[in-house]
Amino acid sequence: MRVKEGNKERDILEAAVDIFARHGFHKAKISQIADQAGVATGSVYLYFKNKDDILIKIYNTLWEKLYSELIAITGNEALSPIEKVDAMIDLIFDMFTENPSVAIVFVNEQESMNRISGDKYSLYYEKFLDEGEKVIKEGIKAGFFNKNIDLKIFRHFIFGSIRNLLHQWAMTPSKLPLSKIRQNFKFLIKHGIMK
Amino acid sequence: MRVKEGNKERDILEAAVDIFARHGFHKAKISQIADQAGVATGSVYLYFKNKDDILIKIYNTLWEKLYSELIAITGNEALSPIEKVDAMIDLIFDMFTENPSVAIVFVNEQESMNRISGDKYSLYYEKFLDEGEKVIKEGIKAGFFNKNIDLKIFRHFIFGSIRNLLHQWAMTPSKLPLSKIRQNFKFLIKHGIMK
Amino acid sequence: MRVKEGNKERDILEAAVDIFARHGFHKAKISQIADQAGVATGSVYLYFKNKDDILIKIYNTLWEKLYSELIAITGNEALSPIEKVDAMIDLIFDMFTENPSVAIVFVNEQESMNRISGDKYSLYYEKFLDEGEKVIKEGIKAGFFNKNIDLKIFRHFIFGSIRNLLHQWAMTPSKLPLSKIRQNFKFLIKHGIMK
Amino acid sequence: MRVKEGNKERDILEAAVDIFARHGFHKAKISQIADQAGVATGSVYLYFKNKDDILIKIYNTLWEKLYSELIAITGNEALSPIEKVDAMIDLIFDMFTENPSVAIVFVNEQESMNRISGDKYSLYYEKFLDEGEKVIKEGIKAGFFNKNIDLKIFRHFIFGSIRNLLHQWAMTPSKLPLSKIRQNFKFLIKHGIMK
DNA sequence: TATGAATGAGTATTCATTCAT
DNA sequence: CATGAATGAATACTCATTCAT
Repeated sequence: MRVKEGNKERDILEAAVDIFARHGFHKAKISQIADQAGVATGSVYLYFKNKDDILIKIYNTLWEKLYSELIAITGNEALSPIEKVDAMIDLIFDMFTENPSVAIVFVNEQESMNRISGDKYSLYYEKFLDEGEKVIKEGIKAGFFNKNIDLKIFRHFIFGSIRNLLHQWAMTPSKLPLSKIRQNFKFLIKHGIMK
Repeated sequence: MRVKEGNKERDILEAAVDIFARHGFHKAKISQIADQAGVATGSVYLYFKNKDDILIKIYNTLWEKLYSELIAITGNEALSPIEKVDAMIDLIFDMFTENPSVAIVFVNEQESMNRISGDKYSLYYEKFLDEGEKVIKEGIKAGFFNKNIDLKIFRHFIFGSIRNLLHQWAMTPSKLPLSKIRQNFKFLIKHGIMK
Repeated sequence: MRVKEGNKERDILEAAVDIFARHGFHKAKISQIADQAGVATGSVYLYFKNKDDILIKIYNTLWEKLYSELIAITGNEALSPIEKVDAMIDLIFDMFTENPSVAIVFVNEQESMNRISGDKYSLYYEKFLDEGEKVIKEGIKAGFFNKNIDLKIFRHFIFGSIRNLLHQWAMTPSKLPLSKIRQNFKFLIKHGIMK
Repeated sequence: MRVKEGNKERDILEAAVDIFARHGFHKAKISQIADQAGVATGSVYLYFKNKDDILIKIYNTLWEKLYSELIAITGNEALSPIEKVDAMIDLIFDMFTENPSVAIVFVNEQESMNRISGDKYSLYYEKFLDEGEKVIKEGIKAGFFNKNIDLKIFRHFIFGSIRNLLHQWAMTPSKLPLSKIRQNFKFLIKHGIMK
């Protein structure tokens, strides 16, 4: 029999990330993705149930990777809560620095994902957020962070701001250097605007 | 000259906001909007160049209103920069409290807007942001706010977080009371998470 | 507004009958039907819900016409049951003689119809069969026909044979003259093969 | 030489009859047939040229069997023409009673067969019909049957009726007991409806 | 202005068939 | 003989937009 050569699933996924980033999920054509992945159109459907499924797998892959790196951080007892928050932010910024196309898909197709999977896209995304919450909770308990902060609200606060900043950066990377964004972001999260 | 009885343009706009909020821009059908507005399908094209144009006008209307209210605040010399920031935040929260459908369109169709109009959707949106920036700049000069803050970055920071929080609220208004979101939001913007 | 000119629904129906007869329902393409009907592809969907719906309407139209002509015969008290059976057979033979394409669709796409509408394709088809049954029942009561005949079985017996004969004729009209088929058919129905 | 253990061709054929009967020829998938037959998809093409070929072989097998049994009847000089007709009818009814799936394929996929193979599907089908014709011809010569009957027409008459009756029975076997259908059928063929 | 019938471009998905092993 | 991964052609249906009235 004809045996699987290479890793077609990964090829398709990579092509899809690129095409989705450049043209958006809606305008992306399966045939175009297949072309770029070097497979036949029909082969896409050997690895993915449908177009939606491709986007879902992109998100899953992303958050699984982020989550696995996150627990390495949160499990590190040598770090203070403040250092953990710093490391978490770095984690996200690094991920998207290394994969700008993934960043673009992440920020742009949020709404597509919501429509596809009813607003909880990924097990690992949820786990990531939960793990992040734990860090804040610890920090509050340890007296580093303000106890008035509602964790659910903070979660959406931080993710909204980070997503929007990465969006702006991904659109025109030259205008806003990521290092400056990262530094300002960390400062604002920690201290807000007031002196 | 015959005076128009109703205001069809406004009727269409209102119908569009409602339909966009309920079904999303992509799935919304012109014929459905026309129906709900009580006009013929073709008539939509007497008032709007195309479907995109409807969304653009929704954003313009929104930001024009917000901008006009903003300058009333920023022009009020009795207010301190801190009070002005508070008032700005209230302005946005109040607007979306009063028009939840507009809020939903605003948060969900950001990406549609980006694709439609490059990435600056509205003159008044820009003016709103610029005016907001001025407030922060004043506050820095007057020594209220931290001088290390990059204004462009702060702009995206605050808008990302506010949009995401409103999104979550719009999805399930019962879970997160807007008053609590507003209070936490103001606190985080001003002081961050650290004690 | 642009006003309906001609009768597009009828044009499409006629084109569909022709295309279905020549290529079969499955291989027929909507665009081809639209072409031949002189309308745009999309216009087909103004008049028909989908491809299946076209076939359904062909059957409905056929049987509605046949039924309305049948009741004229069955209601005629001057005719004996034997004459009525003769007239019924003539009715069907005449209909298909005048519309050979309809005959071909009727005989060939029976199975398509079954799959589409769960084996009862048309109100009027049922009514036609019921009315036909009444004639036989009368004939039995009046002592013309054999009382051992099961009406449901006879119904399928006669329709199967007539359909198959028309099929053969429609395929190669030259080989079997319809007049001869009709004459033999009437004889067999009435007397069977035995002397 | 390695002797084949099972008989894959027969396995595939049996699986195909079942699948065709349950889902229809068009909707039947080769992969599904292969699955049920316990072979790989590609192996189907070692035994059959293509999907059509499977249906053709089903018909051939059916009619070859029927033909071989028919000549045993027609060659039996102890039987009168009337008894031979009775036996022929029994032959068909028995075959389909024993193989309801084959019956369903036979009645439902007639049109598929026509499109596939012109309109003469099987050598043995033709031979069967020819042999049947001979019986009628003998019967006419011997004075049992009416001499006005056109043999070609009778052939299509009887096959149409028998196919339709079996179709109805196959759809809802409980409604019409086959024994009653068989009895009525024989009567109608022999004597028609008139007393 | 207003209408709404008409248009026709655009695309995800299936599945019979092939072929490298 | 056997496999099953890979292929890629083929098509119904939607809906933003137009235009004859």
